[in-house]
Amino acid sequence: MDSGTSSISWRRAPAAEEDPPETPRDALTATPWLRAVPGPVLDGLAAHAVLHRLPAGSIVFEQAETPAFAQFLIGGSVELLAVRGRNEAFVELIRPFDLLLPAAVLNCQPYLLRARVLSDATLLLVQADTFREAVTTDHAFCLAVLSCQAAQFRRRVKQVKNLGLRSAEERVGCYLVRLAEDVPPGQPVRLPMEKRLIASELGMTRETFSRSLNGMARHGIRIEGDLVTLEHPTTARTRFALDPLIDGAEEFHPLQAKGT
Amino acid sequence: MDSGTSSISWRRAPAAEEDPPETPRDALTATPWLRAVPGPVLDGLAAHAVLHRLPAGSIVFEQAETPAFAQFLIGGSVELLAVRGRNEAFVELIRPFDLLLPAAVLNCQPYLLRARVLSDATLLLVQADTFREAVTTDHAFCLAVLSCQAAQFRRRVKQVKNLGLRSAEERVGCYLVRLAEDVPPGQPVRLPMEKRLIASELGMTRETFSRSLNGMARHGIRIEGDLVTLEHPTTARTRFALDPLIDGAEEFHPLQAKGT
DNA sequence: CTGTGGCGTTGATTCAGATCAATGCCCCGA
DNA sequence: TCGGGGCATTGATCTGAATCAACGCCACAG
Repeated sequence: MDSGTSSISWRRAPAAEEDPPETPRDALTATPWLRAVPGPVLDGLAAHAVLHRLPAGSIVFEQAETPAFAQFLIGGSVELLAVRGRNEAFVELIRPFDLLLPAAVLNCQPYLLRARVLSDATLLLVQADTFREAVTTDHAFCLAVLSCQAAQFRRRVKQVKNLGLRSAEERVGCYLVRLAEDVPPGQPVRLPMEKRLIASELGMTRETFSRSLNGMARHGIRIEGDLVTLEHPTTARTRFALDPLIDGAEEFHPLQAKGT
Repeated sequence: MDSGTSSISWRRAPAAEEDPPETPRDALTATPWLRAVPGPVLDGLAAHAVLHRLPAGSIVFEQAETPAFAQFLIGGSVELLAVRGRNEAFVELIRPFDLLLPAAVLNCQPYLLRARVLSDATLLLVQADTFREAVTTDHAFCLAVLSCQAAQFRRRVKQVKNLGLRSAEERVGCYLVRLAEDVPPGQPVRLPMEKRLIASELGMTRETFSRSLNGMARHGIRIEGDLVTLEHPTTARTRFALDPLIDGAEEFHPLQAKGT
C-alpha cells in the first residue's frame, strides 16, 4: 500500500485525560444511573468503598473467584474474557459508567469471566455485603441496579445477533458506517481504538479485520491508517444497512420508585 | 446403521402431562422465585393478567414489537430467535418458570428477538404497565425480578462460553456426559428433546449433531436412537470434562427485602 | 544508536462446520 | 390404505474465517 506516504498523518491522538480523581462519594455521584438514589444511601455505600486505579493489563478479577466487591467502572475500560486453559475468548467491552458482572455479586456466585483492564481504569470497589445490603434495603437503589442489569442484558443480545446474523465483512462495514453516522459526508473519522481491539469487539482476528478494511473500498468506504471516510455514503449505507435492533445504543430507562 | 433392528424400542415417550390449567393467581403462586413476594402484590398482578395457552409453533411476540405484557412462562417451552430477513438464528431456550425478555418490558423498549412456542406453552400475560408499576411499587417484587434477570444473564454468559470455547464435538460430548451424570453407569438415558432442538441449543446444524453423535462411540458413549449409554464413564468424563462455570445449572439465589 | 517487542499488513494454507443432496423412517390425516 | 411431511442419517462439496508465517513500522528502554 501507500502507507509510506502518509505514515505521519494518522498517528493516534493520545487518550484525552478525563476528570481528575475523586472520592468514592464523587464516583457514585458521577454515575448517571444512580441519580434517583437518595444521597444517604450513596453515603452508606461510599463508607464501605474504595477507589482503585488500575493500569492497562491488570487483572481485575479472575474467572471462578467469588466476588468480594461490587465494582463500578468510573473511568477507562475493561474487557471481559472467557478463559479455558491457555486460551482466552473476548466476550465484552465495558465502559463507564457500569457495573462489572453485577449478577455474580448479587447471587454470591463465582465470576464466569476474567476481567482485565484495557485502558487505565478507575474502579469503585464497594464491599459485596454492603452492596447486597443496599439492594435489599433501598428500593430506589434496587431499581437502579435492575435497570443497569437490564441494559447489560440487551447489549449482550445485540452482540449475539451481530455475531450470529452477519458475516465478518458486514460487521466491519456496519461498524464503520455507524462510526461515521454523525459526521458530514466526506469528512474523515478516526478509529476510536487500536485495530486489534476493534477486531476483538467485532469477533474476529486482527488479520481478518485488516483484510475486511481493505475490501471496504469496494463499498464506498476509504481507509487510510486509522482514518475512515465515507466516499460514497449512499453505497456504503445501502450495502451495510444499520439495524436499530443490533446497532442501536442501549440507553438507560430509569424507573422511579414509588413509596409503598 | 442397525436402526432397523431396534426401531421400536427407542420411540420417544409422549411428554408427561403436567399439572392441570390454573388461574392467573395460581400461576404466580406456582412460580418459585416469587415466593418472597407478598400475597397482595401478586393479587394486584393477577387482577390485570390472563392465562394463555399456545400450541407449538405459535409466535409469542415478534422482534421489534413493543411489549404490551410481561410474559411469565408457566408450562411448556419457548425459543428465542434472532431474525434477519428470511433466516432465523436460535438464541435461547426458555423453560418454566421464567420471564420472557423482562429487560424489554422494564425499559419499554422493543423486543430484540422473536419468541416462538416450542412445546405447547402456558403463559401468564401481565399488563406491562401493571408489571412496571409493581416493580416500582413493591421492593420484594423488584428483588425477585432482579434475581430472575441476573440468572438469565448468567445463563447467557454460560452459553456464550460454551459456544466460543468448545468445538462442536466437545459441546455434544459435554451435553451427553451431563445428561448421564446422575444415572448409574451402564444405564441408558433418553434424550430429552428432538435431536434437531438439541442441535439448536448446542449451536450447530442437525447434520453436524448427527455426525458428532456417531463419533461419540470413540469416546466411550454409545448412542442408539435417542438412548445414550456411558459405556466407559471414565473415558467419557475425562475426554469431556464438565466445567461448573459452563455446565453448572443456574440456581436462583433469592434476596430478602428488608424494611426501609 | 541499537535492540526488543507490540502492532498492522499481506500471503499461503488449513479446517471446522455449513450447505446441498439423496434416502429411509415414522406419524398422521384423508 | 395411501400419500405427504417432518425428522434423522449419510455422503459430497464448499467456504468463511482461523491459523501459520514473514515482514515493515514504530515506540521505548538501555
